[in-house]
Amino acid sequence: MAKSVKKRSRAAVIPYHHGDLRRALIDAALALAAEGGPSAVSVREAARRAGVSPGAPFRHFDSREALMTAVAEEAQQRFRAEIDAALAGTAAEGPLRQLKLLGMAYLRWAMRNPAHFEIISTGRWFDHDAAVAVSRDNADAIALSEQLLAQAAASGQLRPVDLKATQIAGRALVYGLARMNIDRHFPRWGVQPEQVERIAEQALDVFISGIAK
Amino acid sequence: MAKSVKKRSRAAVIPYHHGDLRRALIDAALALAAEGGPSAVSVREAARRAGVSPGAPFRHFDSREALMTAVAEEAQQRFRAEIDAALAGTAAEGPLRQLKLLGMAYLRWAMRNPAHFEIISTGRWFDHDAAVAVSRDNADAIALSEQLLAQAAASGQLRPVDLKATQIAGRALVYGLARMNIDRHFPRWGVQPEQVERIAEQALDVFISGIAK
DNA sequence: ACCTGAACACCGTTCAAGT
DNA sequence: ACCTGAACACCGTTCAAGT
Repeated sequence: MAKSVKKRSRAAVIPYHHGDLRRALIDAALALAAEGGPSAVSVREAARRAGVSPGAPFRHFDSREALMTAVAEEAQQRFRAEIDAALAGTAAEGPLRQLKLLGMAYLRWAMRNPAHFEIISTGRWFDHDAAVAVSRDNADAIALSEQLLAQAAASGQLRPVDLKATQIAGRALVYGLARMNIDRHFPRWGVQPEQVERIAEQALDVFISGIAK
Repeated sequence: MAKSVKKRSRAAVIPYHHGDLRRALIDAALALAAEGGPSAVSVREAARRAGVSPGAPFRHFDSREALMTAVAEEAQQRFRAEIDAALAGTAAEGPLRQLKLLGMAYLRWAMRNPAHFEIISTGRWFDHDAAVAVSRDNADAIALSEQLLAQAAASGQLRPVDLKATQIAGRALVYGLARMNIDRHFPRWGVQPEQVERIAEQALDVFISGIAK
């Protein structure tokens, strides 16, 4: 056996250099978050799962916050992919229908990935200024909802509403629904886990019908 | 000098028994939360501020979670007092007006006490089952919004909407606005701190106008 | 270049001993 | 009864030393 390798259970060979420790730490952190929420992510436990010593992660991330920032970037990429896929080729269906599809894709991913959604939404968990992709996607989403609302208004599909307040209200609605799920409010409202996505969609319908002419 | 007292700065006399350590710890925890958010609350720092040793709090609270539960009960009491005051004597103004007053009182307190609001809303910060007053107030608030909505429907003030979905949408809207504030979303939406309460009220108006006939 | 392992300053929590 | 102070098992982070 070469000097530079160690034995492990089931004879797996672990070289001194991990190979892609950065990637392994991000994956471990994503798994820890999914299992116990964002606060369950610890640098030491991620290191343990990657099979390295407690100090090793700091060669790749300056701090726990830097690891969380990388996790947020990864989660944001998955979130955006789902939303882009849901909107692809729907331009002809009209702005109000697209707003509903946007809201539904947002809610669907948030409901199925609560811990990852919490990380990218909360801002306390990572350094927002360092997470360029998260900020960019956020700005894109804001611009998109603004355009769709403006299109709906221009084509006479809306009741007379304040567009800015309507845009904020729409975002507050979907973010509130996603947060109620994360913060375990739905049982108190008599909504069972398997009904959450359906009731959220109905709530979105109530809102869109309310602003539509 | 008596044996049972110690000297401190400015000659304050600190007896061996604190007097009301439980109260002092809750106040310290509320202050820590207000300064740095719920995660900034530590048992050791609360003990330090109360002038006692690290182990002393555990005579009054079984765990950090038990301290947070007491903090949540205190915050909930203040929150409820503000809402009750806002609704006192408004029955004659009609259910939709009362819903708006309820929403505005909720938002006003949440916006001005973000960390305390976060503690009572998040559920991860304390033991919900042990916080009887929080659960009771929550159930009361849910029942109240349900009654007001039912009254509005019965007196023909609503467009044909699904009452349950409307109730959830209304709560998601106000909770989402409160959360956007806590999670620092408003700057991204071009809303400055001093505009937050006004835009939140406008968003509430958009929603209520949308469900009203 | 990358990782180990010991160290340090925190934190929650326990417990014998003091008042 | 209530509090101290030392202890233990964690965690984030650093750094000399190893490969």
